[in-house]
Amino acid sequence: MRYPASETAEKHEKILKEASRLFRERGFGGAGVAEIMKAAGLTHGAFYAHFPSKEALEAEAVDCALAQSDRRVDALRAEGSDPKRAFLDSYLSAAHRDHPGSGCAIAALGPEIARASAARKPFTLRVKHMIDGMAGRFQWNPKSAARRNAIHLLSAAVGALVLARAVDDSRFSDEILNTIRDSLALL
Amino acid sequence: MRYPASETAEKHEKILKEASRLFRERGFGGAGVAEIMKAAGLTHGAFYAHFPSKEALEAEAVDCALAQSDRRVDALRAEGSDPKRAFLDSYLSAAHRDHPGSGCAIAALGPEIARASAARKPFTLRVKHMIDGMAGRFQWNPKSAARRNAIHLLSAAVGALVLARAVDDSRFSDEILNTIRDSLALL
DNA sequence: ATTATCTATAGATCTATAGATAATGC
DNA sequence: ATTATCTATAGATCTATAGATAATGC
Repeated sequence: MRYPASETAEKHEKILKEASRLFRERGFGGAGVAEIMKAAGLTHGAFYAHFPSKEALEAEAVDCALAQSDRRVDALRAEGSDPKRAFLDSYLSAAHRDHPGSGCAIAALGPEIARASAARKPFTLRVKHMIDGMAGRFQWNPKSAARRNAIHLLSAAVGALVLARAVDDSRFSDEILNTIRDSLALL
Repeated sequence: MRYPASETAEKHEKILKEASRLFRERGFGGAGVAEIMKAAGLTHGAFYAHFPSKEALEAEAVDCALAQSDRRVDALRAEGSDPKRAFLDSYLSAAHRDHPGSGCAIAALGPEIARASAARKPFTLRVKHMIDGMAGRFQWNPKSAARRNAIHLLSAAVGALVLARAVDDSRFSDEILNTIRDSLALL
């Protein structure tokens, strides 16, 4: 049955949001089309009216998740006096570690994105934009090191989150997060 | 048919090596039991005489890959005058980025290991041992910062490799590797 | 007698499509 | 008339098991 265009757009967004969450929680392979559509309140057959393939959904879901991360980094500037510190406190928190579904797609899906051809292009654009944003908005000393340090900050934060999640020892996991948070605050 | 015990052990090792390579290249879900056994020169039915389940193989394959990484870090000490620099040059090389199958399992499988329960325990032990090894064998200034800096070095190196592989722009990918290599050499 | 191997297949799951249906928009 | 939706299923793939086979090791 044909639905109003506004409802169709809303459903498209809903599918995208649920996919973005489920992919980050379980990986691309761990979340099937049927399960994503069920989470969005639809049957799996309807999926192909919204997306040409699962691979296309993966690419859009990664783009959607990173766009949200990008907006968050932007929002930090308005909040406090030290946006870099605010980013580190949030990114390297136990809450972020324990809730990958609403967190950073780089740390949740990085290696899988390297293998998933369709998601690599939007991923690259978003990561570039995120590094530019960090270099421009965070406080760096000296200023000439802004870009270099932004790349360093993002790499170390991503690596620490990946390690903290994979490790099966909560004290060791906390140590990793706290160490990197304090270390990167000095950049 | 029953084979000599030595041959059985060799085949077990061969399955493990091929699994370790294929998992790092394609992820746990991307490499099936049949394909792994074919790469080892056996039929897939024979798999269950060597391993109780695919999940058990995943755990052993991760352990095997990280044991090799650990041995490599150990070997750096004997080689040159600056083992930390040697590690960075090797870990953050284009060759490592372009050949995940023989490279670091943390960067290739990190997020998937966080979801794969069986692989988390051996992973944790190996990562702890690797950090201890780096803290003890690399040159740190001051020495009191050894452990903190070892965690920092590993996190940033893993994150940079994940980013460099996922990004769809070879110049940007090279920039990430080179930036982190130079930045971490100063730790 | 034991057991690593092979062939064959059960059972589950996953992507994608086919065909029918029904409500909107022209 | 168009199209988003649903039910049903095709076709592929994947893990795991069953049963037969044949060579070692006691």
